[in-house]
Amino acid sequence: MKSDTLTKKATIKEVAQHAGVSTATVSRVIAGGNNVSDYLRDRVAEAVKALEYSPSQLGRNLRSQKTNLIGVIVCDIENPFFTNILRAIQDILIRQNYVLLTTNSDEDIELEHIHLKMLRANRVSGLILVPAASDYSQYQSLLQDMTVVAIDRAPKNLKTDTVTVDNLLAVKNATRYLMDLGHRRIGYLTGDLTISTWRTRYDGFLAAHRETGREIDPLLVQKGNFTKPDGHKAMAQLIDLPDPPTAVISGNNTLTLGALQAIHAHSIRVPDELSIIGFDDTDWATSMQPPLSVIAQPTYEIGRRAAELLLERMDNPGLPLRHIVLDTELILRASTGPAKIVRI
Amino acid sequence: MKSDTLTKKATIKEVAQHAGVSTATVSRVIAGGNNVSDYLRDRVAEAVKALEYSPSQLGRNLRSQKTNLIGVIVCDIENPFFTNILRAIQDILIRQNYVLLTTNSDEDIELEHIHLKMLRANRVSGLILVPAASDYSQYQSLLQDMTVVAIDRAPKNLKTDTVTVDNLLAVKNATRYLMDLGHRRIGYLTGDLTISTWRTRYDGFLAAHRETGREIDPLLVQKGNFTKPDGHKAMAQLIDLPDPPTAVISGNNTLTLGALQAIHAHSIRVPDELSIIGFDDTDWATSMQPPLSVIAQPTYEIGRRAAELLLERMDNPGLPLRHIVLDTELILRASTGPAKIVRI
DNA sequence: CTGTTAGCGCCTTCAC
DNA sequence: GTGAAGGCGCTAACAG
Repeated sequence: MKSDTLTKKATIKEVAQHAGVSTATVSRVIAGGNNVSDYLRDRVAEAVKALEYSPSQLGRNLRSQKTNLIGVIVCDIENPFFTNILRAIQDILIRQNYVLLTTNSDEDIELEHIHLKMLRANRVSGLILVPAASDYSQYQSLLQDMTVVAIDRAPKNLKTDTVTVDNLLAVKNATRYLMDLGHRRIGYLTGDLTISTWRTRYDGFLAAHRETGREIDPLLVQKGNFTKPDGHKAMAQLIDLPDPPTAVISGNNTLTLGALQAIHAHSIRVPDELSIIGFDDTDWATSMQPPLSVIAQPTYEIGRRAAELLLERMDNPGLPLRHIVLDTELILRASTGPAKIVRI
Repeated sequence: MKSDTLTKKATIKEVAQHAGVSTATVSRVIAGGNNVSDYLRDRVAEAVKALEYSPSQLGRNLRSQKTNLIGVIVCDIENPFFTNILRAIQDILIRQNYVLLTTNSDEDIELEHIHLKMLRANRVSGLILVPAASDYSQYQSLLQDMTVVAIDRAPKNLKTDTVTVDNLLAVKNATRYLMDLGHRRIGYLTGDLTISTWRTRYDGFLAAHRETGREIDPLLVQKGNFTKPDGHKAMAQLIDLPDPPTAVISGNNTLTLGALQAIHAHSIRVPDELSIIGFDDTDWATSMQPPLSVIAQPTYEIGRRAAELLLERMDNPGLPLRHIVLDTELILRASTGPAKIVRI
């Protein structure tokens, strides 16, 4: 049944035979060492070419007791926030000859667990993880012999290097900006508050009110899930309020898309009737009418730093834990009206 | 320097010793065969648990001369079209214990070549490829001993199973829909016409004009690259025309975002002054004001079918080549105004 | 400078 | 029903 032209990949042994040398010599040539005579080096090079030899990472990995595999678990591979991070991670690691085993946990703890075990079985040298669980005490033994960098979130009992963003300050500043614009009733859209990122962002919202001595009308805070339909529903509820908000902050880009649906469906004029600040400076933020003011996260930088932390720790496991917190940026566009005050 | 609590992963040998049996017996128990006495089975199970043993895929892969690795090369990991496909591929393959080696070619032929070689070195069992090159005659030998399924595009000299979409019909129907609406000057935004997908879509645009006996004003066709800024520039050019189009079709979702920027920047009213049909039913299409009419591709289905084709061929290399062409759907929303005629 | 040897973790004959 | 042995592809240690 097999195609009879199917050529098996050449092995080091075949190359050695073809060149009339030992496998050790081939290995040395491949390694680029200068401990081989020019004559043999040439012969080996020829054989490599003739046989289209490419060393098997399998053999190498087994032999060296480490792999060129890096696992990446994201919680939503369709979210542009994570794909930009993914690109950065790959940009860095591919240069070091690492290959990415990417998996999507879909925010599902059990799926994450399965992926964790699969990556472990594949003996990945390192793991960059967007934690789906909010407590990792159960996973200690699974993770203890892996080099892990957590990004975006900092769950309990996950003792790893982390790269996150100053979410509290981000939302606090955004909220205060809206307050300075004169808004007294500011809506807030959030996902599950047991996940650290959501929690911290919401804390920023609280902090802005606390600092300015204002009360939060609980009706203005929509806590729910984090899909687009959730955002739509949440925003619709705010709009239907007897005393609706004049501004709203959305806790992530997916909720923002849902919220915009509701806003348009109700023919609310932005920013005249409602100002809106979204999270993440996605591709589409500037293609909206009006263009969307957003809290921008340094996505590429998050991925880059995570990859670097990982490389460093794989190199030197004794390093103390490092927790990198990057700054966000409040990008003001027309969805919050003309900028009145520039906060520092 | 190493953490002294670092526990190495247990090997089959250690499990065998712990249980007082041979490695063969452990292997048999792991394989779930019923050729082991209950007594020994239990002992092995205990040892596995005690040592937290998880068989090394490395050893398995080397021994079995095949891996549980599937390569995926996409040309833009940040494009939602591809990430939805990616999700589908993973959903299917993870169930069969395969793991995905995902890489991003960034539409760069040389990068694609590098990734191809890396995946080959890692002895992936199969490859799902969004081809970046338009001709694969150079790559024959690299690919000949790999099981490959190409998706989205069908470049020259790539003799593999393919999963594509009926792009010609898609754009032809969309164009004719606009014609039926009364539009006489229809703009078209496209990327590099040497890539089969772009070419075929454009052919659909041509076909609609040919079939209806109309000429195309070359000024209305913007050929360029495929980034968002490209879309912006292209659309701006159309708008600045002495006799601008009253409708426009955008060849992919990235161009659409750029086009919308230009449309808003020039305060063009959609659909009153300009109708627009985008490509791909992305998340944001329904969050626009007005919601965007689009040519929707069955993204998840593309990924699913590709994964299935791959599994089938890995199982049975002798299968004849299969070329799956899926249908698109013209989804009418407000950006093309009220639907006047429903085409079949 | 070069070859021989051993072994990484696993599974699969082959004996018993 | 069980164990011993060999070998998948590779490289490092050791001889020469």
